Amino acid sequence: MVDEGVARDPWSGPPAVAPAVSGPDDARLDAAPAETPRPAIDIRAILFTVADGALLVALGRRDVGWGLPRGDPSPLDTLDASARRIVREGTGLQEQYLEQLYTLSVRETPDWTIIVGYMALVCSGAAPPPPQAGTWHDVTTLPPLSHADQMVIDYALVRLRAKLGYTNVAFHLLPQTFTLSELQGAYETILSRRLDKRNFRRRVIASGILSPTSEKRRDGSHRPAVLYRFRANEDHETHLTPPWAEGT
Amino acid sequence: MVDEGVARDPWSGPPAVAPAVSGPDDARLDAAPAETPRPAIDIRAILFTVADGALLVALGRRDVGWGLPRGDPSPLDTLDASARRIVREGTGLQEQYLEQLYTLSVRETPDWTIIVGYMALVCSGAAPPPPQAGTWHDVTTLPPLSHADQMVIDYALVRLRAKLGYTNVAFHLLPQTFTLSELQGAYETILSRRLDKRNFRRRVIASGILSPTSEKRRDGSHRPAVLYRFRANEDHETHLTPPWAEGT
DNA sequence: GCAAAAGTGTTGTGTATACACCCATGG
DNA sequence: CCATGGGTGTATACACAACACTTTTGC
Repeated sequence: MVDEGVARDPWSGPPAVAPAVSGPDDARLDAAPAETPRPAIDIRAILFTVADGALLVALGRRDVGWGLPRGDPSPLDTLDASARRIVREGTGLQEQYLEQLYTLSVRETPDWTIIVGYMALVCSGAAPPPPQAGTWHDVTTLPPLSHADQMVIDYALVRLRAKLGYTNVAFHLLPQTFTLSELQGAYETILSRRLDKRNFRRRVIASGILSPTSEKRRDGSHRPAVLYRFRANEDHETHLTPPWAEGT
Repeated sequence: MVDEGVARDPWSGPPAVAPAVSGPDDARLDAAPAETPRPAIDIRAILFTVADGALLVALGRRDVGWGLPRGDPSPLDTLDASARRIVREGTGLQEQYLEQLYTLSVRETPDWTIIVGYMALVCSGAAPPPPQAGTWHDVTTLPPLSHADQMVIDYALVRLRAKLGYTNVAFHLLPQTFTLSELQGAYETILSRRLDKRNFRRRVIASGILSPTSEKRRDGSHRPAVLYRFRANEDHETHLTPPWAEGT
């Protein structure tokens, strides 16, 4: 374990300020040996979408190979807002759903970096136009990525799959109106296993989060499917997302 | 929404480095107006324990009022390791369980700070010696706290209560051996509602995570209770905690 | 009329809940 | 012998999984 010369009294007042920015009123740290520099903060976002049976991830070209969209947080915004901006800038896509994943400390470049991972979902309707300067990659056949990017993706997959079970996240991957088969297809794609049609429909109807529209989709030589809409009411994502709106 | 003058290309290579530390090879940002300084990083830990029917939180005296234990991350450690160190330094307690909660960006002091929230559990046996320079506070009657501290606590409570349902976290709040009534008491304290004794015992026994010891606890004029031990085997915390060990 | 996807019910099995009494001990 | 908490079983409701056929349409 590292020596604790850099530690600050855990019960002390406002956090100490690193030398580059610290004012002169910061007496506690004068004697600290080789004062710790502040790390860089890096928001990384993983964007998921589904398209014809595949779960896709947005990756952009990097100096070497590929990588997740990333960017710096803005001091005036919440982290969530910064993440939203990064998604928008990096992909031109308006995400439907955004969730903070995990924060980790890495040294992948010579510099010390704190990475805040975010997961975003965009609906498959908006997906076909691939993100500017980037491309959609099938999550099952990703190019080699940095260790940190890989960790963010692995974790996002675990979280996304788990959340399918007890939330309605999947709706954020679909366009405004959709058929029940499309919804089931999204579930099956993400979980990579087949689901029973009748049980699936019963559950999702019983949950009451869908309202049927009067329209139908006729897209082949078969019976047309009723289009449903997601009842935007209260989107019980609650579980893992903080109950408060992040803010200052 | 903030203007995007400070933004960096989300598809670019390694993260840009703030001026204080940046090398000369960082051409992309030369023209950026009023380059953003790096925020301070602040780890905040909420420590829970249970003692005679109350859920307690460790708070320390601060310049004004009370606050959660806090500290800087160390560049050489994972965030988890830094959080562990902060808990240890601030309270003298060896936590049994540590979990990252959420990261947020605040401006509670004039400085811009990124707060990484952690939750730690310590067993009620170790609790009575109150943390050095701090005190245990009943979670239902906390003193006024900073907005950020309050958010961390609120979120930790939600997470802790939710996790009681599908993990074994509660065991980390109890000493090595304990009676089923003590375990049930911990659940009831955290959830603040009564549970059915028979159903509780059936569930917890059926789950197979307890092994009875040969000892009994006789602590009153009534039948002695069998002491159980937590089978440390595989502690299925899995769900929300990243499957990877955080690292560089 | 046939291919192709939409739509629809029942049954069994396991899991969670509600509920009340006897047991062992110390004083 | 009595007060105190430890310990036990059953009946019911509900959630979930397995399973196959009819309907509507385009060609």
